[in-house]
Amino acid sequence: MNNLHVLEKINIPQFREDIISWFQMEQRDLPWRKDQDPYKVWVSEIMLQQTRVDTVIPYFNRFMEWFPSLQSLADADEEKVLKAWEGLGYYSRVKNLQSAVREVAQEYNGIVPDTLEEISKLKGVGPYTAGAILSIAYGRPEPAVDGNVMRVLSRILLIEEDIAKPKTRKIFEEAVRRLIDDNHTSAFNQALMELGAMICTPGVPACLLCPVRDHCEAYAEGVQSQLPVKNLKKRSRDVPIAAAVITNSRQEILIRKRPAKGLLADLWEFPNYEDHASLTTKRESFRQQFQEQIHVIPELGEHLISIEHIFSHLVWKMDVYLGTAEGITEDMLISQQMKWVAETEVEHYAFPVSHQKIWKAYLEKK
DNA sequence: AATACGTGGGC
DNA sequence: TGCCCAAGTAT
Repeated sequence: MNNLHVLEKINIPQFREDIISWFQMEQRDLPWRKDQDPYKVWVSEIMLQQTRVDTVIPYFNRFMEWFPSLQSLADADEEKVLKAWEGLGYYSRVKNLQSAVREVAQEYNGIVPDTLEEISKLKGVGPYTAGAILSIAYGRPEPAVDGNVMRVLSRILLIEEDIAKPKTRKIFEEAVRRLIDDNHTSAFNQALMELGAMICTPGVPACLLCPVRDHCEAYAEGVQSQLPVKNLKKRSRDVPIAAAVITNSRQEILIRKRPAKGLLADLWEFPNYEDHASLTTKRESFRQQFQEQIHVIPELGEHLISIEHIFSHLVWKMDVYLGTAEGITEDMLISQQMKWVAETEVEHYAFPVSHQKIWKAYLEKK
């Protein structure tokens, strides 16, 4: 509504030409920009959610080696898919992706749907991803509003709504609908994002290099560094964890599969439990706690390492010990979703980064 | 609407 | 060190 009054001032055809020609000249050479294969666009967009380009590149390349086609991903072993995502974070993304890819293989004959209604039904495909795939792979004039687009347009159009609020995205979608070049939807949407990544950055943007500086209301008023407005209030809580690398007489390592839902779903880890005891008490009660909570009674060895791992919403403060255990029955392993694996096999399982640190410490200790 | 959901990099 | 950020989605 009133938020978009600046739109009236914009010379829209000129704006389109300026930002699109800049993009065509300056865009980065990225592996998912080699063609418009909807499958590749899809995978890249999922990987790029809340994740930097530089981080994604090696993951994307390896993913395409392992799963070169939509059908190959649909057919792939779930453990291998999770391993391909190991270290990328937000692991539900890849579980949803494979689930959705299987849906496409089955219900759409392997063709990624090209309508907003159908593509939006796929797991893990929200408003942004739907618009990105439709505009980049299919040339549909749909907005693809991510954090970059909100930052760029908040400045150009002097929009002061809090971009942390869910409903704010709709304002920007409306702006894009009015601005988008119907004949160059892919370049236009990507140009908005590329500009946000390369020029119109958070903090102090590089306005002197900006191809659409002359269209920018925030620049005209000198308030670009104060936009976008974003009010976040999230505090993380500390979670004390006691963990152990437990071996048996055959030098095998005890690992456990995490639950299918929630934090780090379906990843593997070393046995551990939440422990609020003090550090000194902890070591003494460790054996009993393990028996009660993991149903394993290890002989406690020395302290291996202390690790602090920071998530976006909580902090694990882990104390890791060495331990040995014998006589664990098959029933116990199954009920606890645990298994013994040879040292050389550990690397074949997908672990969260926090537990990769444990394994690294264990190997260095030996 | 507010919160859960990962990780690594920049300053 | 600590806080913010990065091509969001599900509930």
